[in-house]
Amino acid sequence: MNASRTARERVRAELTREITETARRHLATDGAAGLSLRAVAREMGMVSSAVYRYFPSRDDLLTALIIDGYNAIGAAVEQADGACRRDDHHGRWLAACRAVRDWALAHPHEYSLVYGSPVPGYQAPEQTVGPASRVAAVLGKIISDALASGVLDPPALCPAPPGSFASDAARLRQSVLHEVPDDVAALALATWASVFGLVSFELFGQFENVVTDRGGYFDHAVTCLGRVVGLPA
Amino acid sequence: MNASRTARERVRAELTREITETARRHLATDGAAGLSLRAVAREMGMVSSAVYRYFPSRDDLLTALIIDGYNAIGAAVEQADGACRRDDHHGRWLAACRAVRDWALAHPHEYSLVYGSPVPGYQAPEQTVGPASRVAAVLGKIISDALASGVLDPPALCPAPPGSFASDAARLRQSVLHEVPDDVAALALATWASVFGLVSFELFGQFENVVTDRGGYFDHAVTCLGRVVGLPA
DNA sequence: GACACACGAGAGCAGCGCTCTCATCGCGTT
DNA sequence: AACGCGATGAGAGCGCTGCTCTCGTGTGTC
Repeated sequence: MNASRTARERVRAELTREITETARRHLATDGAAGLSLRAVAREMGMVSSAVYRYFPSRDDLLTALIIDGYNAIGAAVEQADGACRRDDHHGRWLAACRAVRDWALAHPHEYSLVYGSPVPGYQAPEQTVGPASRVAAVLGKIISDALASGVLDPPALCPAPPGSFASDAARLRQSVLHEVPDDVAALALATWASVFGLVSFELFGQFENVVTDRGGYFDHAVTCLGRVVGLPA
Repeated sequence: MNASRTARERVRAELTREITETARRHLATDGAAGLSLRAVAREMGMVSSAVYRYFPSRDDLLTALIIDGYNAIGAAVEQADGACRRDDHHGRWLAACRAVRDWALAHPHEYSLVYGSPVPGYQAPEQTVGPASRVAAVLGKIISDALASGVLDPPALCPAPPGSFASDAARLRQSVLHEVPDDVAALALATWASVFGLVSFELFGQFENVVTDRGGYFDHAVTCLGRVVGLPA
């Protein structure tokens, strides 16, 4: 029967979900390297070897958590963007960037796992690319929406991007940066990296004894970054 | 005797240095979490407990490696900057940024240790702040040199930084950003974070399937970032 | 020469990821 | 309805880790 088969698979999915949830709680408190498969099993009343029926290795468990993390921050950014009026491009940009920062501050270990150093010996598998692009998609959409509305006004301050970037820009136009010309696409990409650079620097301690009002400074900095790609202030 | 005492301390310093060098080699191949104090001891023909005479814990060994890393990337950036004509501000900026990227690509695990996620449970101690500021000092010096030469020309595209940033800017002026006004200091800080955001994104795989010619794009992006703070292109 | 201290070796503890074997139990097939 | 396969969980065990403790030995000091 199909029903009974799904029933068995349902209990399996349930346990898999419970393992990842327990693991995420441990991740939140102890960090990625402190995540112990045995501790997760212990808390669930299982023996460690039983967990291996669900995740072939600790790295696979981490992969699941990475995908969760990408989806969580992606959802947070999408929701922040969605709460703004569609034509308030600066408001959307600021809200999306703030959502990145807020989520990172609320989930530092998950942020580290996702946007920090890759775990040693661990290579991000293909499955992560989809969820990974959700944040970038939101930021890109804001820019292309502004362009479509005719309010995107990038200041002319850079030389043209290198010719090697043309194919990259074309690829980006097919996904999130519709109609965006090469030079703006190059700036958008750099801005995207810059936002996460700001968040990472704050989270990883580089702004210690440098920036006092981190929230206020972040708002200012991302507003400037928005201006760089041409979003109205 | 003072000589014998220094002799004893010399052999201790020598062994300490040898341990950190062995550890750094292991770090380069296996990454931070794969760094095993026992493996280091084994390679040196010592027993693991002997290493604890020199480093009270694995984290202290990591701290030494972090300081080494900060100094290494700092020296690389200083040298790259020093090889340029003093009044070629754009050349210095590009060379310094390239040095950051080149060093990161050449020493990915050390870069991860220093600018990636902080190792779990590990809190960067005070000793790291000095070496940590070397790269920032070079970048800041280029900007303040350009200002002193009268060639710094920041485009007016941002609102004023928040009032809470004034004290931060004043502190920055006392160290590396001499005479730099608040708004430019805020931009310089964001630019600094952005450069590392670009490098981290490339190193940690976010540019996978996005940017093809990473070196060419990086040059373009940091040139734009230099323009944002007012460096001539 | 006597004392103190630094040092290295070794054993040992608890924890880890992971593998293997074995008993059990549910489900589909004959 | 009985059989049998496969999924599951328990348990033992391997080699590794960080770290602690004790015990000789050697070195430098008074």
